[in-house]
Amino acid sequence: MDRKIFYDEVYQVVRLIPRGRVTSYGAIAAYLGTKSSSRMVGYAMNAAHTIFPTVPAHRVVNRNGLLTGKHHFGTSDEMMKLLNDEEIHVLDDQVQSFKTIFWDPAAELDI
DNA sequence: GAGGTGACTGCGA
DNA sequence: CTCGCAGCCACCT
Repeated sequence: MDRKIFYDEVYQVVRLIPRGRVTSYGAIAAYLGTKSSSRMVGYAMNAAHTIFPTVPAHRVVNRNGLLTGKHHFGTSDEMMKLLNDEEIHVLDDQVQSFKTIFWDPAAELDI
């Protein structure tokens, strides 16, 4: 059905995340109207590295700002490294000032 | 075809 | 405060 579109939507939203900002799987799911299926967002990210262009999946964390999917980047350091490169400070897999740099697509894109 | 798994979340105890 | 459980749905075995 529209499964592929859902994936594509997820990738598009993730690519729209401004540098130095992060969002959550649930926020993306809610933005796409499938807030109950936040797991699918994470699953879509699982295939993010197989598509082109690259999706900045490191800007997507769980609702607590925890890097739950860091291991899917190949190495756990990779995600932290990418985040640090964007001046996003991570301590013990926890994004610092997560609440401040949080980027809500539903609000920013105003849909 | 059926069962198990998971990069999540919200709510109840 | 922490811990457990149910709902969600695509993918893999």
